Parts: sequence; C-alpha cells; structure tokens
Amino acid sequence: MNTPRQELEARVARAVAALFSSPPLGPYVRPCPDTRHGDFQTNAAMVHGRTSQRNPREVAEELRAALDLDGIAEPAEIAGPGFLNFRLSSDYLNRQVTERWDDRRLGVAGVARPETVVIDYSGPNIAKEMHVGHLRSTILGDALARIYTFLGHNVIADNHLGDWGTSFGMILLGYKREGNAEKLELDPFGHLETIYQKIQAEAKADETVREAARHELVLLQQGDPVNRALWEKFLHFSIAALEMMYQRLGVQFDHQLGESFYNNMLAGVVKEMIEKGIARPSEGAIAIFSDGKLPPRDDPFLIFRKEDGESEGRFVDNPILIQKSDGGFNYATTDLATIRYRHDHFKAERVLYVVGAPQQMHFRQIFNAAERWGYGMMRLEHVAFGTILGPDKKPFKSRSGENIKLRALLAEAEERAGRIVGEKRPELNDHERVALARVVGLGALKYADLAQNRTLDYVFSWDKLLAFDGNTAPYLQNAYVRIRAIFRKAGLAEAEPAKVHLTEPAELALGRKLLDFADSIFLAAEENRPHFICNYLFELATLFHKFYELCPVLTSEAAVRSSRLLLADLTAKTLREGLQLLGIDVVEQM
RNA sequence: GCUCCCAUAGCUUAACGGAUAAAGCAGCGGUCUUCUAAACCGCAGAGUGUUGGUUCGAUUCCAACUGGGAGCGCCA
Repeated sequence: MNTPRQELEARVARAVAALFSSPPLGPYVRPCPDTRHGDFQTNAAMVHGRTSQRNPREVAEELRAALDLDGIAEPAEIAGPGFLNFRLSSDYLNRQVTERWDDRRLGVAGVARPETVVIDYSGPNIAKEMHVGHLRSTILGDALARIYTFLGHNVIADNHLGDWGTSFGMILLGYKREGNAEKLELDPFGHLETIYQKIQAEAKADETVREAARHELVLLQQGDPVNRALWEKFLHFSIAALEMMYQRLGVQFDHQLGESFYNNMLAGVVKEMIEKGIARPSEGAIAIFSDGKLPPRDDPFLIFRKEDGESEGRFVDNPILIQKSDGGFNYATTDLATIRYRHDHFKAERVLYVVGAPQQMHFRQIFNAAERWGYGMMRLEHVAFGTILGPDKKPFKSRSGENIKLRALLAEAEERAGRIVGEKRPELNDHERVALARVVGLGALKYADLAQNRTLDYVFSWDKLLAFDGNTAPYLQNAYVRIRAIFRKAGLAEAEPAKVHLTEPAELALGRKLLDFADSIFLAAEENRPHFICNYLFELATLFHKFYELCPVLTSEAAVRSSRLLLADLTAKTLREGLQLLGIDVVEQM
C-alpha cells in the first residue's frame, strides 16, 4: 500500500517525464509545512523551470495540465513562486483510512529487497554495572532492530559484550587476592567493580602490581585453566545479571558474541593483514597505514600536523594498531575479525554500529581497512550518538564513581511514575500501581532518549529523562488509553467494519495524518533516526486529542458513530504499533 | 595544530533546499453535569552564533571566523 506521498510522487514523476527531457530531479512531493496550503506540495515546476530557464509559474501550469490526480486529490493549485498544492480528495481519504484499518500492517509496506542487517548495540562491559552511558546505545539499537524487522529486513541483533581485554588482568589479580565467590554470585558487577577500583589504585602507585596484572592477562590469553575458569565464572554471573536488566528494559538480542568470542581468530587476522600488505610492523607493533588511495584530507589513516616552529603543516601517518609490541591484540583487531565473521557466518549485507560519536575516527579507519581487506560489498555504518554530560557539561566519567547506574535510573523512573499513578488512580492496589508505573516510567525514559536527534549531546537530568508532560511517552500512552476507554464503554473490543465518512476539520486532519505513518518509518530507517517516528506519533496524538475534544463518538448518530469508531480504532492501533517500534508498551487504562 | 560534531524563543528541542521558522517546558489567562483534565483552548515569547558566497528561494549547501565539545600509537 502506497502512502499518499508515494502515490503523488509517482504521479508527479510520470507527468515530469512526459514533459521534460531532463532526468528526474525528485523527490518532488513533501507534506505542506502549513496545512492551510494543502496536504502535500511539489516543487517540481520550480526545479525544472530552472533547468529549462523558464518561468516556474508557467511550467507549473503545464505540469498541472499533465498531472493525473484521478482518485487521489482535488485539482492542484498553483501558489507562491510555483508550488503545486494538493488536497487529498475526501473519497480517497475515506477509502484509505478504511483500507489501513483493514490491514494488519496499517498500510506500511515492507521493503522491496530485504537485507540481512546486523545491528550491534548495547555492548556493556561484563565487569561493570550498566550505567546511563549504555542507555542510548541500548535503547536506540533496540528501536532500530524493531524498525528494520517491521520493514521486513532480516535483522540480527548482536550484543558485542566487552568481556575481554586488559582490564581482566587487573580483575583476575584483584579477585585472587580478595575475591569472594558468594559476593560474585549475588552482585557480580558490584563485586568486580570494587575489586577493579581497588587494584587499579594499587597499580597506579606500584609497578609490581602492574606487572602482576599483565602476567595474569597473559595467562588468561594463553588459556591457563585457573584464570580461564575464573573468567568464565565472571562471565556467567555477569551475563545473568545483564539478562535481568535487559528483561526489565524489554530489550532482546539474537546473539551475544562478545570480544572473547573472536579471540582465537585474531592472530589469523593479523597474519592475513600482513600478507595482503595492508598492515606492517612499526615500532615493535603491527599497524595498518594509509594505502594512499584517498585524498589525504579524506584518508582516515592520515592526519594533518603542524609542529611548533614549522611554517607549513604536512600529512603524517595516523595508523591503527592491530597487534601490540607485547604480542597482545587491540580492539581494532577484534572489530576486523567481527566484520569477517558477520560476513562469512551471518551473510550480513549491512552492519549498523550503534556506538557513541567519540569513536568516529576509529570506525572510519576500521571501515576503510575492511574495504581494503575485501569486505567492500558490506555496508558498514556507524550510527553515532552524542554523549550524556554531567552537570558540569563534561562527559560522565566512569572513574569518578558518580556515574548513574541504569538500575537506579529505572528505579527512579518507576518510583516517580508510581507517585503520579497513585495520585491519578487512588483506587488501584499496590500490584496494579507498580505494574502501571513500570510501563509509564520505562516508556518515559526510553522516549526521552529517542525523541531527539541522536547526534546531540545532552546534559543528564532526572527531570528531563523522566518527564511525564508534553512530548513524552505518557502523552502518547494517554491518547491510546482514551481511545480504549471509548471502546470499553461501547462494549466493543475494536471497531466494526463501517463506511468511513470524515467531515469535521478535526476528523479530517486526524484521518490525513493516519495515512502518513509509513512515511515516518521509512524516514526513520533511512536516517537511522527513530525520532522521526516520535515526531509523527506526537503529532498524531495531538490531533487525536483535538478530535476527542470536538467530536463526540458514542453519542453521535449511527453512521457518524461507526465512522468515528473506526477512525479512533485506527488511531489506537497506529499509536500502539508506533510505540512498539520504539520499544514502548501501551496499557488499557492509566 | 589537525579532523569530526554542535550552535534556532528564558530552557530543551523540531523543521526531508522552499511559502508568515514549529513544538514542548517554564510564565500568564480560560475549560471537567457530557467517551479518563496525564487533556484541551487562548496570550506572550526567536528571525536561526558572525561575515560572505551559491540559488528565483538558505535554519538547511559552500567558505572563513567566533564559541562549546570530542578524538588524534600500543585502553575500549
């Protein structure tokens, strides 16, 4: 099922092709920013008027004559410098609302060519409790996984756990000194973190401690049975604790292949990179350098540098290390092994890395290296997002210990929501109140993160993350609830088939909006920005609330009543589906 | 120093090269005998950091600058 925009786009493109010899310069059709002008507009006449050096209003006149809008819109109006404005015909509108209501997918077409897309998100460290810093990747990645799945892609959600690497030398050493199996089982993160912080402080002051930690790491990497067993224990309990957190968040993965999974592939990767001439020894380590194929400015392996006293700068090497001088491997090595695995094993055509913006340079290098390595057929994309800042506008530092734990954030969200629920619905028992607070609190938390452009940094604030007014999840959930209340009162589970006939401005506006659901999803997927869906749902809910104020449903006469019931039902289903795509639940009452 | 990201109303944000820049919060004033007031209506509030350029048209593209942030060889 096409959206009105797609349908109009196709018709304009057809008319343009008939009129002009120049290649298509679309997309042409977009929603009118101001609905007073119409529902949709095209700038095709202005665009093609320019290339043919003609008066755009004249061109618009020709275009209008050539346009076939039969069955979709009123005759187009020419306005301003040469816009054609379209107003959807009421027949089309009524029919489209009905068709969407009748469609399990609410009119959202799947993609023509499904792809196998690996989405790499969350990626917590198994020795550390999840904190606000993990929130964005987890929430955003989960939403993208849901969106891509809904569009028909073959999604592989993969949690690339930080379960390997230098810090484990420290942790092993610390655990051997004062570890406690019981504490580990009860609170793996708390225990490991305590140990880590303590041993780190010691290591700072004492070279022999640093040396001992390095030794433990080497033992682990060489497969020493004692260290290996300990590490597996850390992993086991940590994953169990993570699992609980993900369950609470409503986030799922298809795989949790952490860094350790790739460990035995790393030596092979390095060997191959050397053989292919992509990597070479440098200062005792193995590093990947520029192949000189890109302009220096665009080459991630070159960096412009001007030393003190030099009058002109020059490009110098900016390599990545894939093997340290002590023989150990780096995360770049793991990332490369992971790319190969995802290609060979999952047959991935695309990989989305939902990772913070500070790692941009790293991914540019990795993607460039992967291409040279022979994986250029894969679309590798860094879905970067901004940093959560502290009150001082500097990133929350994990060292300082003032990181807000995700657990605390969730608890606070539920508690705040619980207080509001208690006020609004004093008749609920404890169990009901807690269950409701969970959905509302978690929804607000997720929505706050998803509703804004992911590239922006933001200052952490309880009030902001847990807002329940305005453009928030509770506002959308409330719109859903109000619709469900109508159906409850009517004694219906959902609307019955009916002839849709929209007449009031409020119901026309709502009906028109309902047809655009798919456009918001396409846009969100195209840009990997779920906030387009948030914007859409907020507008939809706002229009519904207006409709609700002005257009009585149950007390209207039969034909109007059944038409409005259907319109309300489609709104509810669209809200529910849209929120679902964001990982947010709805409730029947709140 | 170089690269990348960011700059829109008091605050937080939106705007897929187009029309009079759109919301939320906060502020002020209204609306519950009628489908849940977690709602709705109204008022007030910016000309998009600066300077140029491209364009019929720029918050959007380009250049320079200012301010903020991040990254730049053996952590991830």
